[in-house]
Amino acid sequence: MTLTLYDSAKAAKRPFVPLIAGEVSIYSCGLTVQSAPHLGHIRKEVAFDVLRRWLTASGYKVTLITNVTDIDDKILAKSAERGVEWWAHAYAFERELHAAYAALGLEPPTYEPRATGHIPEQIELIEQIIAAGHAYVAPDGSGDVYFDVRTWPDYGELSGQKLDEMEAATDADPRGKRDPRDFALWKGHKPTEPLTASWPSPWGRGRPGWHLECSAMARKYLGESFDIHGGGMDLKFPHHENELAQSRSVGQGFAQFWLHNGLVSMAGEKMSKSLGNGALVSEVTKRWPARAVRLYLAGPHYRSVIEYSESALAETVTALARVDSFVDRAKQVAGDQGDVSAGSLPERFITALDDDLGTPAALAVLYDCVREGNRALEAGDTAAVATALGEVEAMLDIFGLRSDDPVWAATSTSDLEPVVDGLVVALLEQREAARARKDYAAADAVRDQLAGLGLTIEDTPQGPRWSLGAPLLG
RNA sequence: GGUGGAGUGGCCGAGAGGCGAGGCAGCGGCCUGCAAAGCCGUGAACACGGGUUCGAAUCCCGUCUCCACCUCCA
Repeated sequence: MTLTLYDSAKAAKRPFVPLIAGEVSIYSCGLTVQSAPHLGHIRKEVAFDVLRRWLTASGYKVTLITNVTDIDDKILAKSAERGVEWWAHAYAFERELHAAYAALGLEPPTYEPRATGHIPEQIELIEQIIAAGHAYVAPDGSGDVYFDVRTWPDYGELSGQKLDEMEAATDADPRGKRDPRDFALWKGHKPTEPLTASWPSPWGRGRPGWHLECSAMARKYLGESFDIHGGGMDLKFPHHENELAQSRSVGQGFAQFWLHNGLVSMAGEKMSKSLGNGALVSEVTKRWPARAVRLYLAGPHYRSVIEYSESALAETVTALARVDSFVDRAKQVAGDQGDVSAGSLPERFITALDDDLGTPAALAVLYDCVREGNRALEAGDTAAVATALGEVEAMLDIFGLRSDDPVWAATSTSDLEPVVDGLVVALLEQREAARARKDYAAADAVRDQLAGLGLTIEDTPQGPRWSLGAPLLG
């Protein structure tokens, strides 16, 4: 099989061939921990989690680096507003980010380096860029160091921007820049900022620029050249453009593929912290089952925009319930399949994901397989049920959506479940007795009572089943 | 002004010259004591105007609308 990925630097799909056979190195720009993560942030993590699972299932050893930017202008500003130390502010939201990972069943990155933990690496890189003649110390005594875009003819190669066509930064403070488009590699310490937010350097105390962190950390953990660089579409310019310029300017090959995920919008506008309209992961997962949220984010193709809507989320809940219902019933007749191997993935599913991670087409295969399995259930074809179950479970596994995955344990019912099950079963036995003597009024009373508690009762050839019905909306 | 992307059936959401993805909802049926679930069947769209072609949602030209980026936002 050949995986094809859309390289947004080339604006084309091309076959993915890793630099080292059997291994894939990915750097995916993480968050600036200045506030709580919303669906837009976590969508990127979900997309790369699915990519990582797919690469792993395809036989690759995957290294995924996602940085945490724990020092920047906004963190300093917001922490000052709240009257807390900047690092306390950053740590708090880093924890929220990790909580969001856990809530959505995301495997943590291989390494998750913090910007402040890599000051020496960043200083070293700046020194190299200066030595290569592509950066300069600002002459204004600020202690700032800027990348000199005029010395880098390839500047704009990633985003297709031409230096001269760019909107001139009208109200930007030119400070000591040679060109308004020059960007900071190092920011000299300002008296208004806490001294703890600065580190000694050859250019005086200061802190690293945003773009530089990623270049330095990618090099440390993945080397001078690596396979995939990812991030949100909004980071393509200037962030990724600048990273590329920095790293290439010291002779690195840097990323072979650039993958940019689409954004999540809300009311037709990009979901963002600054607009304050974010649907926080912590809030959304209170209203909706976390697995459904994950499916909602993983279902559309990773490069398309998702317009956030609660009704679409509700549809996802229903769709997932149909899949789960099949898996439950199939297990009753075919037994638990135990570990499912990637070997039981349908060919069409593989083809779909190999085509630039085509999750929509892959999901269509999943739903088809569920229908086939349901048909087999009706026909009483246990062997076919077992086959479909194995395939469905294997596919769910790639999406990180297996209902029996321990990562969902925290959000599923507690150890009270056996107790509840015992009580409900006792009531259902009474209902069965009533039905047997055709006392349907009594039977329906039991069902209504349970429905009032949010339980759904279904009569199947194997006897009644109960499940905790849609706990949402109403 | 520049760069990139989008407009698809009631809704969500793929596809990218012919063979009607899929999901949710609807309708008809089977099953059921009634339901629920499930299955079977069903409808149906490609922003607008031209053009190319035997054939266009898909290619070309034009128009309109929307989004993102060009400010340290995934």
